[in-house]
Amino acid sequence: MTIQLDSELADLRTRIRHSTAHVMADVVRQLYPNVKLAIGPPTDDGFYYDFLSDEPFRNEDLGKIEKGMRGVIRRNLTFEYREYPRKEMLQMNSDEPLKLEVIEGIPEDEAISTYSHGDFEDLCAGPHVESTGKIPAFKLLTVAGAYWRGDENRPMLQRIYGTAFETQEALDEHLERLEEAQKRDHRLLGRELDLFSVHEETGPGLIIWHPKGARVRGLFEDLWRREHYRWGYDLIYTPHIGRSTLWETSGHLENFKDNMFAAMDMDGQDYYLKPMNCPFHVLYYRNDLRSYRDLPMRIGELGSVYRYERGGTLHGMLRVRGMTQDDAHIFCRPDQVVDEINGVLDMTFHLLRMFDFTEFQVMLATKPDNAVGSDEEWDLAIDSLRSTLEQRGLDYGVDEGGGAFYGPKIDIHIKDAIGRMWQCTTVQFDFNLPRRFGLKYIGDDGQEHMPYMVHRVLFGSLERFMGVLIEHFGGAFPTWLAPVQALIIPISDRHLEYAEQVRAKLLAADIRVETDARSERMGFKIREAQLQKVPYMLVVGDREADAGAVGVRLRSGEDLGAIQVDELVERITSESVPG
RNA sequence: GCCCACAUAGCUCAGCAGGUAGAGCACGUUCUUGGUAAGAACGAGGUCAGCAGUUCGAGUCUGCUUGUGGGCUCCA
Repeated sequence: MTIQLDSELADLRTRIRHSTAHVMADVVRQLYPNVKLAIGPPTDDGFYYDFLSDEPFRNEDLGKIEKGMRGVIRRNLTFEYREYPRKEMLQMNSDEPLKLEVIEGIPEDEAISTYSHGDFEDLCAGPHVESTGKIPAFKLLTVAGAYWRGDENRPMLQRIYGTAFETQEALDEHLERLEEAQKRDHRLLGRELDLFSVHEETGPGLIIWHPKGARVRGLFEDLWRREHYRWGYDLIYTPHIGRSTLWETSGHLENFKDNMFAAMDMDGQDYYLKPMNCPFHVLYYRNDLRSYRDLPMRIGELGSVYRYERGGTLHGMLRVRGMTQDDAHIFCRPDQVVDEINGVLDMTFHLLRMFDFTEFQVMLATKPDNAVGSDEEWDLAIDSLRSTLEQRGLDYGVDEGGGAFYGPKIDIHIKDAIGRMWQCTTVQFDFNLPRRFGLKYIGDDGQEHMPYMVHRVLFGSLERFMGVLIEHFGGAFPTWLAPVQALIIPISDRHLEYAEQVRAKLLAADIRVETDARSERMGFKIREAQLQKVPYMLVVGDREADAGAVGVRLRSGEDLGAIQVDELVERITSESVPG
């Protein structure tokens, strides 16, 4: 029943948005007659329309366009459907080069149709609402550039984004969600909570973790190490640079060079900053003769890598050039690979749930254009990944051509508190490196065999994971992750001594505690602690000092009153367990 | 990398039409010792992102560079 309603609503929104896109194109054409039309589809959150225009739109133009759109909506023009013979359609659009290209892409046996309202007629399969008056609420949001057909070698078009809803309330709600997302922006919170910074002097995409951010990172790093030992991994450390010969052998210079920082020439040898950890892990594997009895070998490392990402793609902590991956490589026998992938998936869900992520989207990425390895190998690897997913009964999507150059992969996207998806985990099959490095193990038949290799990261990179965590929790980290768990707030200077006693007790219990010893009013200190989203505010004054207690206020605003220090230690300690 | 926009004090932002900088918060000093979201006074802080150019004169106009934001493409 609900599902039915949901899909009906989704369908209605699609029609409203698609119709709004038409109305927008209509008005844009009236205002800017030289503009050529591209396409204008609805999206998950709204719609856009792409235009080929000599002059770019400005944000200031949006008001004018919106105004024109309101006029069209008020006139309540009917959307009319028509079909045309291909030839006539091409003729009608002789002045619209991009439309012609779209028409030529429509299969011969398919009907070619338009929807029109008033004087505006647009190539379109629909569906639409009945008339422009059935667009209850819309708003234009931003202008942006977008490549025609998403191809960076083709002209850059001007895109206008907007959204539309079935009611004004639903639109307002959506706009509020956008505002809420802005408040949670990790770049904003990163500054406000003093977690990290980026500097022009260091270069873009390079993060400086401040003490509080480092504290949080340390907490999930500790958890990560503990869990990896528990799940049968061994951890190693490897260098940040390696000789060109290493990257030649691995194939990175051949297939990944565009993403690597330029070579450093030392003593006539080229060294490269590592963009991945795998070659080093492979060298560790190859350091000894391995037996089938040694497998699987799970080798992990919090490895810092550097990748030259294109300037326009960088974004706070979520897309950077220097990152630490929670990397691991599993070397195993062919008969172990399904179990190993299963184990990785188990561990992933286990770990991510500890961070309050409960919804996931799984993608299977297949062979890309620049792939190494034969079709047979790829098919085999993809099949083993697919059957693993299917045996687990996981819903998954397929990202055709989205695999790494060395093998197919499973990506897991996690859904944060306000419904956005982030790719963190990736499990990648690799039949490139074992061959290139000549990896082997001695089987129970006494013969040499080539091991299978699986790359995987769970958090992805610590930078991105941190960014996602900040946004997921809106900066209000759960007690176990909070950089400062408790802030002692002495009411006046004469309570500093008692505050120090309390602090010492909490510190002794490994509680992350600080004292606000400034001679400010309590209200002021509480306000700041509140803005810093500290889980526990501990007010100490005469009453508390006399009673050996602290006045506990939570960041929710709840006042727990006086609590004995020992009791509080117990409470915070019990909340300090991960998950 | 591409399209558009933006760059003024540590942060958030004013700065009218070119005439050589301003607020709030933060910071420092002093006063205040206050019971659950901002006590007061005073003070210090800026080569207006950088480099060229136009002009008698540039924070303001132009160009380039760097960085940032929204997208596209790409990705952990």
